[in-house]
Amino acid sequence: MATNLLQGTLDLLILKTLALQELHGLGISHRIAQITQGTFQVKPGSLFPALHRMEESGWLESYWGESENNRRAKYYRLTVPGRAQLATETDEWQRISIAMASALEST
Amino acid sequence: MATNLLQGTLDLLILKTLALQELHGLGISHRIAQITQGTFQVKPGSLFPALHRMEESGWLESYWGESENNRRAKYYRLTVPGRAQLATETDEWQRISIAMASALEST
DNA sequence: CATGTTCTATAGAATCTCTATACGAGGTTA
DNA sequence: TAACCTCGTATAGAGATTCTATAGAACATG
Repeated sequence: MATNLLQGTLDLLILKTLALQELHGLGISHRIAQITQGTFQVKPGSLFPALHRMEESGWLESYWGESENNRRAKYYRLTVPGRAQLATETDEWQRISIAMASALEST
Repeated sequence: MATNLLQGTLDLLILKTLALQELHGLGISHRIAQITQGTFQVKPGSLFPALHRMEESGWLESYWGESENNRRAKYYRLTVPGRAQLATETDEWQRISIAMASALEST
């Protein structure tokens, strides 16, 4: 099933997604499924609280617009602190990833 | 600082550590720091609840023994279901790790 | 015996993510 | 216009994990 995220990876995925392109909420969710090849499927109940939290933190900013399907949609964009946060969390992920690989290989 | 884990990785690290060697609580913690090259430093307040939870789940079993320093210490050992769990969680980690790498590389 | 170290343990708070549900707006079809 | 579906946002409530802080017992050492 693998639909569940590791706690802490959601923010990084959202930051990365928005670094590539401004998107509205559900658009972010679709894009995450795409760039992780379906491994992560972010549900609305996880996504929106995360977006609000991250906007609160100043990493994102939002504006109302219109979606491809002519619906009212809130678009999100990375701020400058958001880009810095992306860099920080990417580094941290690399460190963790290397450490885990090293641990799992040990005999 | 990097002392904080991603939620969900602690169980895997404990399982892996005990697959190599039976150890008591603090011994596990030291060994995790070792095999992750200091990246993860598991504090008692995280470790003991995790050990109790995992024993409850049947992945570990424990017995009282004596530590290298002549202290009363509770040793933990992997059960058969524990080994299966280690395999499962290792696979899951690989999948997640690959998906994240793919996401972080996308442009 | 006073102090420090080792080892286990718990309470309480904080943080995330999930399930489930709701609601509004636009489009489609009968 | 009614019924219905889809898109998009939103929140409540639950569940799980980890952290900080604290405690206490046992042993060692000066």
